[in-house]
Amino acid sequence: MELRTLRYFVAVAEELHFGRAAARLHMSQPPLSRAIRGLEADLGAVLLHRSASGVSLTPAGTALLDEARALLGRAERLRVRVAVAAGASTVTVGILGDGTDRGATRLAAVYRRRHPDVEIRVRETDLTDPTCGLRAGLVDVALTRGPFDETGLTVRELRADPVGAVLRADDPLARRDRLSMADLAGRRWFQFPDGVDPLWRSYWNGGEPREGPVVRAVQECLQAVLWNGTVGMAPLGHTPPEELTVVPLTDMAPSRVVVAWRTGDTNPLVRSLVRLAVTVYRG
Amino acid sequence: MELRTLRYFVAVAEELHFGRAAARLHMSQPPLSRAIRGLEADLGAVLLHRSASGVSLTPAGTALLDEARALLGRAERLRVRVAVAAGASTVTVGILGDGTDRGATRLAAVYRRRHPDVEIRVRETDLTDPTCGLRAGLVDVALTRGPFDETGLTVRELRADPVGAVLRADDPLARRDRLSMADLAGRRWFQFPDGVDPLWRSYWNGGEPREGPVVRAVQECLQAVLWNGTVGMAPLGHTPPEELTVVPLTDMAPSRVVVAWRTGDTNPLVRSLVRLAVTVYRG
DNA sequence: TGGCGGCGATACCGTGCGGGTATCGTCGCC
DNA sequence: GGCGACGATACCCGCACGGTATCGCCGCCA
Repeated sequence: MELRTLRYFVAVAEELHFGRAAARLHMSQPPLSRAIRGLEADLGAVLLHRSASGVSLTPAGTALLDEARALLGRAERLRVRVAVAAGASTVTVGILGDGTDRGATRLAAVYRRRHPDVEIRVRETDLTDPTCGLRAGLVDVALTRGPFDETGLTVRELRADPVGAVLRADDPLARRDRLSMADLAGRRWFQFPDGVDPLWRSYWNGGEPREGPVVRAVQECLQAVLWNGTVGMAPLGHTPPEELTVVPLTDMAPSRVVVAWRTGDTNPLVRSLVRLAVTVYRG
Repeated sequence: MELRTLRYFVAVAEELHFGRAAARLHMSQPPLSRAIRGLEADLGAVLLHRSASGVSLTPAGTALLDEARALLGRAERLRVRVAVAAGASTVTVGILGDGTDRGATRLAAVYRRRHPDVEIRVRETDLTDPTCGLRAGLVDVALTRGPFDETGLTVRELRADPVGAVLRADDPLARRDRLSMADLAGRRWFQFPDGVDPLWRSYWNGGEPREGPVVRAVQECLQAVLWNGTVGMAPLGHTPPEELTVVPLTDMAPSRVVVAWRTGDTNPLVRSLVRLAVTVYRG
């Protein structure tokens, strides 16, 4: 029994489905099945009922789920305690000021309560740098959106938001309940300044170069649409101002909400924050 | 970071010596060094100061020792909880009635306090079966003495007691402060009955066949010496009755106090009891 | 001061285990 | 009865963990 095995079990017990649990663990299903069987042998108890109608927990499995969660939580706290004792006691989180995500503040609150001796700083950035200054070292963890150039960074997906076209309410297309990119051909789009991440620019342009006003932040995007009659894309799920509408786009890949950090960053505070992010966004 | 790694660290941190820690972990020193270095890299903190004058803990190491002990304790409890939830809630301990060992009762008390929902039964046996009925399944764990035939069993040493010759106080040899086997040549020794473990018989005979009265328990041994003028061996460390003396024997291997269980026994209660035994006897 | 011994680090090697892909067995369910 | 979903099994590969041999460094003592 190792911590890794327990993480496996928790995933299976929460998903009640080997395939989904394997996907969540970024591995394939057979080794996961084996690992759980091994755990059962090790503990000398049947943890799961496997039937055609699905997977369910035995009493022993229920007990283990409870205990394993507690143990893994303590293991995480251990990492942070050691890091604090070693002197590294602050971590800086970058959040993208896209106005759609309330998860970041919840995460910060949960982290503060769990690790009171760690100072957590939050730095909000505008839309011109989806990495929130991660590469430059301005932040240690970025809660942001894809897509962007990921070289040197490690990225974990937290959520995927479908995107829609942002239109003036009086736009002829604004009454449609969905649109495709073809409907928007030839329209002006708001632009990010030169020099920002090409993947990011291209995505929010709908995949092709466009003409339009340059913007740096959410409010500017909205103003650009209002004043100039341009269009743009935004994740669904937040309510736009009254004069604007967001119409779902059927043929655009969803925008991924991700947590990112520098690949190889050894700071355990970073890792613990990332893990907490994943669980907070999942639950 | 895995539980195994943390066990390694605890061993090193307690011994403050890589070689001794490796011995305690039944492994060689180089992989242990590597594992600790890996742990330091993983946690991003220096845990130990290595100098020619020895190994010492850094603040981070101190914090980790504390947290790791707690975590490993919880892991052990987890195993027991799961076993109990799975229905296996009693464990039987055999103790050898040799009258010298108070550790067994202390162990049972500690175990009961730590795992109140486990019923622990104690079964004391006489000197004719050093395995306390382990092979026959009468007990799950034996707290006993070596040497005995270990096939099918796994044995872990807890302590090693030097042995002495048991003599009547008026015996000419009783005034000596140490003896060798040669001094006792030709003397009658108390005997264990036919059929008991040959290794065990031979050891307590001092390695060669002897004549003498047959005994089955400690009191019978003592009476045999008192009444018949025979001699025998006993571990040092307990005070004999007034009329008897125990004189250290210089050329006999010490008697090992051991904990034993059936090899491959999957009962986690057994494993947890064994681990607790090792720590209780060490501390 | 130079030889020696103790001890942790390093180099190198082999094996077992944890990961992968391909496929099977066995249920429900149209 | 065929099919699809899903967990189990078979088989393979690479790496990490454990081993032995040796080094480097420091302290100690003659």
